[in-house]
Amino acid sequence: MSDTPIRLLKGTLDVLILRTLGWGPAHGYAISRWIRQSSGDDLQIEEGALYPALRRLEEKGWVASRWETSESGRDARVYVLTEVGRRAMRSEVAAWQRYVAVFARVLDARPRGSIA
Amino acid sequence: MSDTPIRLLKGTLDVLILRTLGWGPAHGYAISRWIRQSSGDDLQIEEGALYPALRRLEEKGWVASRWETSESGRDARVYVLTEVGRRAMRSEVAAWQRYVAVFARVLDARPRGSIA
DNA sequence: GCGCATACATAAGACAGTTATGTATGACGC
DNA sequence: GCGTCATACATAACTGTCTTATGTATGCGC
Repeated sequence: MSDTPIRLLKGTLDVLILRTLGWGPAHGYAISRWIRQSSGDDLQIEEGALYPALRRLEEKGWVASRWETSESGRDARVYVLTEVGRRAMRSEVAAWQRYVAVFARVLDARPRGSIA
Repeated sequence: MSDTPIRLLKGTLDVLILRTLGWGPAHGYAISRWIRQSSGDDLQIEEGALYPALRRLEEKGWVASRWETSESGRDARVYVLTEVGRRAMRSEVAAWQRYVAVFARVLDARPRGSIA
């Protein structure tokens, strides 16, 4: 879709991960792939952002992880949303939508007269 | 509108300032007040974020500033959008809207089958 | 065997917020 | 005149989350 990859705004990655894990357990690489694909290749999640983010979410108790070996014999750390995490996902998505709405208010507002 | 003030996402303040200055020259305090009011009191711009941001924008050549004394006798540094700044405003607003759209794609995407 | 996609991890650095603090003046009530 | 509030600017210290760079290792196809 895009020419230059979009840079993530700081603080916006967690909600993407939570939403992704809301569809079911996944390992890091699969989360990254899903975000990239579902964004139409506009968002590329760097590993340096992804893995620390997953750690943070685990420390908060929003996700849990376990090592698993796939049928093909590859090891991967699989993440699952906890119950708390599922609630957090809903509230984080709502918070994002509020943020977008507030921004729209400011960007669409028209002053009567001068600002200053 | 809200109980707890919304925390600004890093990297999102500049476009608010640019959009505000797009309505005409204003000093820092007035910019802050306009953003707060037009957001319905949801966004409170901290001085510690505002003034460094205005410096950055000036260094980029997107705004210019001059000291002025109002009729009431108060000094204030008044900022104006440059021509480059006006183009930047449009492109930054568009970039924000693209970001919102990309996010919506990910948040609304539904997998067929499992992610992993 | 080689290259590529897969899979994880972490260190160093940048950047832009928050928090706290400081200065100073005008307006208003008492 | 004095206290208090809104106005107006500024900066230092801190924090968190991203980018960039680097490293390890394995499965699969050719």
